[in-house]
Amino acid sequence: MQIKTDQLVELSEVFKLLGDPTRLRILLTCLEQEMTVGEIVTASEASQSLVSHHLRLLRAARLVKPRREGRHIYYRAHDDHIRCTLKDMIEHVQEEEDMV
Amino acid sequence: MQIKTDQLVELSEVFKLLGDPTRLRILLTCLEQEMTVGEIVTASEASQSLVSHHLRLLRAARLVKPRREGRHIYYRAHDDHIRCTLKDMIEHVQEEEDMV
DNA sequence: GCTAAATATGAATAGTTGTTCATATGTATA
DNA sequence: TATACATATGAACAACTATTCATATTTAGC
Repeated sequence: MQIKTDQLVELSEVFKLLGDPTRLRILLTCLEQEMTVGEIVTASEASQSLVSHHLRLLRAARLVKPRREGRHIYYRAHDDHIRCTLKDMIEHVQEEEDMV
Repeated sequence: MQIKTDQLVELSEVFKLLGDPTRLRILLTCLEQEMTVGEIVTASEASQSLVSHHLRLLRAARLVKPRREGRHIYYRAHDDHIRCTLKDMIEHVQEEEDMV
C-alpha cells in the first residue's frame, strides 16, 4: 500500500477528528438529515458551546457543511462518501456485537 | 443512524488509533503482508521503541496481530475488514488528489 | 434601535498522548 | 552460559486536546 506522506497525514487528520466520541456522535447526528445546532445539542447531550467548537473542526475538515436559514444553521454530513463510509463501519461494529 | 453509546465509544477508539500519522503508517506498512518489527521500523522511519509502543496499542485494539518465528515477530493487519476499509479510504484520498 | 433567540468565539485548564531515553525480556547461536 | 540480536517496557516530559465558562456575534421580530 503506497501513499504519499501528505495524503497519509491528511487521512490521519480525518481519523483524529472521528476519534473523539462526542464529536463522532455530533457527526452521526447529522449524518443523514440536516439538523440545526440546537437539535444537535439536544441529541448529542453536549453543551451548546462544546457542540459549536466541534462543529467548527468538522466544518474545517469538510466533514460537515452548514446551511443558514434565518436564525438557524443546519448542518449535515458533507458528502456521500462520508455518509457511506461511516454507515459501513457502524454496520460492521453492530454485526460484531451479534457474534459475541 | 442509531448506535449504542458503547459501540460509538468503541468505534471512536479505533478512529483515534488511526488518527496518528506515525501509527497509521505503521499499520499501512503491514496492511497486506506480514512484516517483522525491524522491517516496520525501517519502513516507517520511526524509532524501534516508538514502533513497539504503537504496535502494542494496535495489537490491543485488534488492528494487527503478531506471529512469532524464532527471534522475529511478524505483524499483519488483523483481518480483511481492516484491510478493505483502509484500502478504500486510501483510494478515495488518492482520487480526490487527482481532482485538484 | 431594542430584545430575545441561535450560534460562535476566546481564554483557561485538567487530562491525555506521542515521543525519547534507558533498560529489560526473550530467543538463538557459539 | 555468554553474547548478540530482536522486541518490549517504564518513566519522564512537552505538546496537544476536550471541556467549561463567560462573552460576542448574527438574525428576526417588535
